Amino acid sequence: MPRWKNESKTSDEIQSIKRAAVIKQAGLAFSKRGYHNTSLDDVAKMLQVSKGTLYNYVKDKQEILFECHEMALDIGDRAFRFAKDHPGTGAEVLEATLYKYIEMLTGELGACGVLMEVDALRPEDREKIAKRRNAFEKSFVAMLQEGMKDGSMRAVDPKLAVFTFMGAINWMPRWFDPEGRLSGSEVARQMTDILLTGLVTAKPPVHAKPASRFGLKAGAG
Amino acid sequence: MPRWKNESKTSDEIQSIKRAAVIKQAGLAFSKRGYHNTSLDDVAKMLQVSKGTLYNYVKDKQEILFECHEMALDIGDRAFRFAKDHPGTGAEVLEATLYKYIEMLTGELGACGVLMEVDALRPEDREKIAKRRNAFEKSFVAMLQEGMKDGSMRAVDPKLAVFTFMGAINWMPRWFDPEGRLSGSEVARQMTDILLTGLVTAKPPVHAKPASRFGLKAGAG
Amino acid sequence: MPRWKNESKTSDEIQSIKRAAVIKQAGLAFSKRGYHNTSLDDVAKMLQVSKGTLYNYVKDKQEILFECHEMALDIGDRAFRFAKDHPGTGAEVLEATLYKYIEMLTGELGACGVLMEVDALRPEDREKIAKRRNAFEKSFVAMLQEGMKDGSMRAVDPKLAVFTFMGAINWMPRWFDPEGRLSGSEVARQMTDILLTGLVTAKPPVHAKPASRFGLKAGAG
Amino acid sequence: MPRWKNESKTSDEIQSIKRAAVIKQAGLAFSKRGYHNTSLDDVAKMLQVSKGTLYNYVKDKQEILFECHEMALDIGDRAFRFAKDHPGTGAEVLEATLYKYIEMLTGELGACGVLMEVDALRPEDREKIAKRRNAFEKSFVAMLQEGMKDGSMRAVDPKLAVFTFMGAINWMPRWFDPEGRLSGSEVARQMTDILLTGLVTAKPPVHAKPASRFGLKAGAG
DNA sequence: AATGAATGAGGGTTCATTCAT
DNA sequence: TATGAATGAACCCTCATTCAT
Repeated sequence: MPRWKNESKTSDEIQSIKRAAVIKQAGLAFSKRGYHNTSLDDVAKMLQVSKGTLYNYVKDKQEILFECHEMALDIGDRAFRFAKDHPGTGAEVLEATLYKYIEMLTGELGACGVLMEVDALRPEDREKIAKRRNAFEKSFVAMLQEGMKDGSMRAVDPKLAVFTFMGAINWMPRWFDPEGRLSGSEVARQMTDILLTGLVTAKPPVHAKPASRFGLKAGAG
Repeated sequence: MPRWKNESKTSDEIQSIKRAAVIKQAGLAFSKRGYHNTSLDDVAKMLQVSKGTLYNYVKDKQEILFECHEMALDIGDRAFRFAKDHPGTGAEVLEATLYKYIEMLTGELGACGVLMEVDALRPEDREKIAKRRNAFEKSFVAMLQEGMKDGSMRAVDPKLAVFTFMGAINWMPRWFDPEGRLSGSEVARQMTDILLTGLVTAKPPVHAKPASRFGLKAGAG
Repeated sequence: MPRWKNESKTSDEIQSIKRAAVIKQAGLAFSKRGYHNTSLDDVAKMLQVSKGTLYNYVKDKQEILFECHEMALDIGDRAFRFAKDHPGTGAEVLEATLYKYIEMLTGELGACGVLMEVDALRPEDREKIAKRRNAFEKSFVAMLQEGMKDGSMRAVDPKLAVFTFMGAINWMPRWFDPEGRLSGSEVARQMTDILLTGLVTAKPPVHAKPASRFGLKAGAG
Repeated sequence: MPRWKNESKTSDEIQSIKRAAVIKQAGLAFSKRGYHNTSLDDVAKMLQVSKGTLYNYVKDKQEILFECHEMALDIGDRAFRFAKDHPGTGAEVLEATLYKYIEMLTGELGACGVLMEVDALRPEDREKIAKRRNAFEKSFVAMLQEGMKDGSMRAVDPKLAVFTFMGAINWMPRWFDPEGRLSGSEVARQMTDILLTGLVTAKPPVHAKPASRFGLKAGAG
């Protein structure tokens, strides 16, 4: 007998609860140890279930990976929706989005949500994910551009900036520990701070200190 | 007949050139597609060589991975040495290091140099790499702390900041294209800018400032 | 569906029955054709099972080899225990042991039990096996010496004698046929006879028979 | 440059000298460590020659094995010829043959001469070797029968006896050390003693000694 | 639904063999 | 003839997937 959390639901609900549990647990492991370093046996063991059982809920391992990506992107979408509800300057919106995104990723639902493994996806899935991911990144780019237009952010290569953000975020599962020194919210706050402060005009970051020798000046991006 | 680049060298030199070619090509593939998504057959095909041939130059796939990690860390060391030769405030030194590191990673030698796959290493190798990587990150942390002490940087959680840097950098191989719109140096300059500007105190961010010694021109982003 | 002998047992019992079957079948093949001439595909085919299935029961091919050695040595131990229960002169004890050992090796359990392949063992296993085998041979040597001391055996180089015994026995799997002309017990009886008769005193070995032309003097061992 | 022993010979002679060296060295290694545990690289290294060079002298590894078997059987033939030149009772002739055979096998030429690996031979070679080996064993059997007929040996199953001899002899390469405590001749003498003393009459094998508990009666073979 | 056994494709590795120099 | 690099077949092993119970 497996050790799912039993709750009284219709069988369809149970089905999808279990399916979600599989995907979440797998995603957690995938993000921490990598897709290929995680066997379905590992996942099954974590769920105290036999490997065969997993196949009652998912078609195959690639589907799990696909769903994980979708989940991560769903979280992204939620972050964007959240931002839309809290309008402001481009910088403010971007900040809100990034913060929310990171916070959710560190939260219970999401800790498992970030994946770097794209090549293992089925080609058709890969395309879908790529499309969404591109859209996701484009939305960030648009926010940056908005910020530059409304003067709340200085000019930088927006694509490069987004790649930088994504990299920093994608790396999180490898070091973030929910039980660790910093809570998810704090991580979200500080990472947002680190990533955005340099780009936001409004706050003349610090007193008038001469620019570094490397010509790294705000607005010089 | 394989298609190695032929150059007239002593046989020992040729050996090590070929070995390096194997490692570099493999590393490139590993960083772009992932260690487990790259079979040695793939690598062999890229080198227009049969799979067995690879074994003339490396012991096994894990050794290749190990060497790739070492190469990446060597590059890190070189960045640190470079920084040591160019003293300044904490912020300046950190900036120099980051810039150099990223630039080298995008350069011919290093494009393949960033890897996230640690779990597939042999345990003893994993330990070595972990040790070096920790030292590497600690050096960054130390630079940050130095900067905070000397007032050239504002207070942030230094560990978190370094994780942020590392993530941004580790993600590069997935999007950086040596033939692309931005050269390695430009990427280095802009990423350094994005990552550090927010942390450096005292930039009246902008005015026109003369180019830094690193060819990094203000406003050129 | 595989063709294991089905018997109604608990699943754990079945597991270990199957494991034993794998080891026995493999051991049989190993002793008859050699370890390296027997692929796991061969073994699987004999068991009418696919190769992968074997890995449900054993860790790898080396483990099989190891278990085969252990089995053979276990048989040796049982022979020694048997002998201990039937005391007598050194010669009698040795005779009992050899007889029992050979008989068991030819029996159902043991036919597969004699192996010469030691180099293919994992180093740590090799050491274990070597230790046991040495102890095993030393016990034989001790029996011989006991016999010489109590006068029931004539003096020969005991080590050489034991090597001779071991060689004769180790060669058995190459020619012994359970369905053949001689039963295992008969083989045991006759080999023991051939090997020991010459060493047992009681037969005033030579009388005045002149030493052989080759300097081979009775009793001169 | 290889390190063959150079001697001034015609090129054909040199060829066959080198060929013999290859076979002998390989045979030595094969007997000690086993055919499959010995790579041609190993053999080449022992001869201080590159692997490719071996192929100037032999067609392939299987041919080497074949030649080793032939060599061992040649030695057997020489032992038989030697025996023919020294007539006597069946027991005496057998003793002479065994002694000579063992002695030669331990000698420089022959230490490598005993091989148990038959399955790795090419089928056609295997047949040839099997034929010769059978003839060889039959000659031994004939000697035994001769001895029984002329009363110089007691009755035992002659096939079984020969298998016993062969096993004891085939095992030698695994323990015999030319530099060891016992010389080849001594080993030959003592093994012959151990193996034959019990079979030679002259020693009224039995007296009224009660049969052992195991039904092992002298002369009952 | 859950299980555990069985399967087979995929990939790493070794090594006998070939071949250009 | 000698070499050392290259090759490819063979084999071990893992693991996602299937299936009978």
